[in-house]
Amino acid sequence: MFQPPRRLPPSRNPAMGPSEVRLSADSIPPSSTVTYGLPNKTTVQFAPGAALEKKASLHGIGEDEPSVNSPDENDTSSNSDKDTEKPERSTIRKAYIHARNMPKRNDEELEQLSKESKSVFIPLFEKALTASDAEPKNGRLILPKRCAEAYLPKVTAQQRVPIKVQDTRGNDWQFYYRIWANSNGRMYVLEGLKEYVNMIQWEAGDTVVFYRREPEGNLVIGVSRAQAGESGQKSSA
DNA sequence: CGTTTGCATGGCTGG
DNA sequence: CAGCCATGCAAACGT
Repeated sequence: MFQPPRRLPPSRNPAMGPSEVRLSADSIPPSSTVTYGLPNKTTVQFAPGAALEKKASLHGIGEDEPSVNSPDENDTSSNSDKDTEKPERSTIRKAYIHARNMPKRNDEELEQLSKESKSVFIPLFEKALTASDAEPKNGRLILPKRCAEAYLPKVTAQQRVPIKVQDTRGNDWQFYYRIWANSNGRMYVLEGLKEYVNMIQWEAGDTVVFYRREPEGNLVIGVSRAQAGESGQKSSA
């Protein structure tokens, strides 16, 4: 029922392949390829240290970041009354990523992939996995609000936006991004991770990191195992 | 009956 | 005090 992960060609695919995914969903206007994060391709090599220093501008959502959202997708106004979206879509989007979600891990697999390919991977954000996130049975990942709003496409409460995500091993996955209506706002969820979780076997306390691959603009997911001294919850008995 | 999906509640943190 | 987010649960489905 679910397509198995496909190995990507060892090299690059600069041009959109036949089955290339444009993270755009049916709701996202084909105006342009949806890009995750920065619009201007900063030539940021995968340098954990360097990235850390200039993370502020790297994730510069506070700059002129149009984010991944469509120019001004506001079809949500249909029935979302409590949609407290900020009207500042053409201006500065003050979506500051919480320090906790600032990418700071080093991913060996990603480095490997980075070397083998000609792509550049820009760390976007990370999150320490909770028990719920890690649970393979759930196959869903709760995304920090600001991260989701900053780097993922705009989605309404009724939509399930298919998101093509590549893992650090070169596999392609089809995830789904959606919002859970909540009494006190909403929650951002990435679904369809079951297979991925089964394969990667992450645990609560591990950290999942999202990157943007350039120049393709694809989302890349990686996992950093929890280490001693990490501040995170682990369910290890 | 086992799973899956979506939601509501409560704890906790930040402002 | 407001809001984010972790988790538990019930309805809806599938086998």
